[in-house]
Amino acid sequence: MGEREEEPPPPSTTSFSTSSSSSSLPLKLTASSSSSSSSSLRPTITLPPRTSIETLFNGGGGGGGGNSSGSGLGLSGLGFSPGPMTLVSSFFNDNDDCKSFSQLLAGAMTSPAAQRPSLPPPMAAEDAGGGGGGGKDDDKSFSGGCGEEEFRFQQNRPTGLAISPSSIFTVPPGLSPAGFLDSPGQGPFGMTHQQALAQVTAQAAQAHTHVHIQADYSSSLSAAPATSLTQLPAFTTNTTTHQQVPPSIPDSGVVNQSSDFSHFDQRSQPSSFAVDKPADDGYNWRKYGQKQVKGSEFPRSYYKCTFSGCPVKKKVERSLDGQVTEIIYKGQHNHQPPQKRAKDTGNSNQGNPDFASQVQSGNLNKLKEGTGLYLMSRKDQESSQATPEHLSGTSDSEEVGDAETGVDEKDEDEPEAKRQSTEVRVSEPASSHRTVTEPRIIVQTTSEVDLLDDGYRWRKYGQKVVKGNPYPRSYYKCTTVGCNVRKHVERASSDPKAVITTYEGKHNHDIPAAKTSSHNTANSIASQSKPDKVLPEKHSLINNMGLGNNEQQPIARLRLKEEQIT
DNA sequence: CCTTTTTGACCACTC
DNA sequence: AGAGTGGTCAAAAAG
Repeated sequence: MGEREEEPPPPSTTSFSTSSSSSSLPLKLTASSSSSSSSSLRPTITLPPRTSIETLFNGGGGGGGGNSSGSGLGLSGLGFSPGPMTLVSSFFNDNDDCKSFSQLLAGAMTSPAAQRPSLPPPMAAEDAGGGGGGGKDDDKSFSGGCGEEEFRFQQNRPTGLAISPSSIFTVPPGLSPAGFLDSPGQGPFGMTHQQALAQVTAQAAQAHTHVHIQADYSSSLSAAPATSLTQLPAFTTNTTTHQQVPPSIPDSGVVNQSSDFSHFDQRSQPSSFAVDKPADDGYNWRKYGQKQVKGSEFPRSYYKCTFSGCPVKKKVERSLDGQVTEIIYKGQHNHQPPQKRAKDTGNSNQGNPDFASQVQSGNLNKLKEGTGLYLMSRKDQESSQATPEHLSGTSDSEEVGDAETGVDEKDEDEPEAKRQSTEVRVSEPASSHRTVTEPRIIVQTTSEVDLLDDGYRWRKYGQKVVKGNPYPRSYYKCTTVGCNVRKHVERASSDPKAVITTYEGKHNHDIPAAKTSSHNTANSIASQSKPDKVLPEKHSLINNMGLGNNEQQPIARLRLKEEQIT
């Protein structure tokens, strides 16, 4: 066991992000499907490194429950409103930069601005199906319905109060950003990408919060059954704001963060996480194995749902410091999440479940109100919580419906095969350790021009009309000698205003001083500015020009990864 | 004493 | 067929 390994293969990811200047809590949800299991598609949610979370939420403790540790994150509002650069940096540093979903939420909640009406319908409960209970315990994620889905939640950085509403979805390699946006079809989370995007952006805009969500899911997103929630562990009693214990993120909700988030002093933040135990996702888990997995730097722990007869399992990878780097849910819960006691959540009653449900439902508001932030990334089951899915637009998760109704609406629609195969993965990349290779799509409010201006110099070398998209994609190369970074810029077919920028490779140089520009800069910077952190892979940025008109408003970033497994 | 975690070993699958 | 890897089992240990 024990060997560490290298970074996981870089899945391509697309992220949608909208960022507004003002706030910035970036949460990342990534749903990615990893190739690991063969036929299954796996949406994954990646949580950003704990670091951020931890720092943000130092708090209370934890929880503990059962097998998994519950970690709730409460985000108290910190207020910080990063400038564009900040946002960017935070965003793009995958690990560091990206804030966890919970963090983002927290930020949103805390920040006044954040308090806004709940997410748009799509995000809302409808999709979610009612969230069920949220996960509580260990994991951040909830497994949802399909057999194997993985949801990853990455939490990157907690930011302060101010959240820039940007959500990043990372789309697995299989998905093209364009498709993501364009396709009317549903995304892994059950809602269409557009819907998801719209929701996210809308929320972000309204809330001014910055949510960064990364979701990875396999290409066949549609099938992604499970949903997962991740919550940030919150626990601290103290605090300030409202902290609630989130349902739980896989282990750690805690995240260490490192970086960034500039302004945000994580330490100051109230919440704390349990390191060892997986985040509380509302379910009780029993650990039955641990192993060092090749290809992963960190040991993987295997958990089973303790509910009798429940086939759900989850795999949690943690870094040495206890941060959860990845959570994978497999199977669907055939029961609702056990009620949890306040202690877990930190606050009251319901703790996580509510959180999860809220999140799923898209009621960020509630979350805010309630307390702190939660990250939800649940995948499987329960989903109810499946927030991520909804966000991402994928759907599939049976679990989502399960939580409350026990039945997954979407499941019916989708082929079982997919469902079963799907796994939800929630992961938090260790901030420092991992580099993100996934392409991101960020939805921004900036103009297309701005997109192009990300601080680097680009030379257009091609243009192509992509199937399904009336608008051509343009191809650019970084003009810096020796730098092989390329980016593709396209408009979403569905929304001409939305621009998807996909970055490939990472810059081996700094941003040319001359160029720094406003809005976009931030975005691009985020993705690219930190070469170190930035994975060599592809990053996609989607800018939604419509949102902000030139103003960059923080929006949530959703990051979805899709991996297709065949 | 019960529950949960740890950990080495075993089994299955893939290349 | 063998090696490598992932997943699970189950005894032992810990709480």
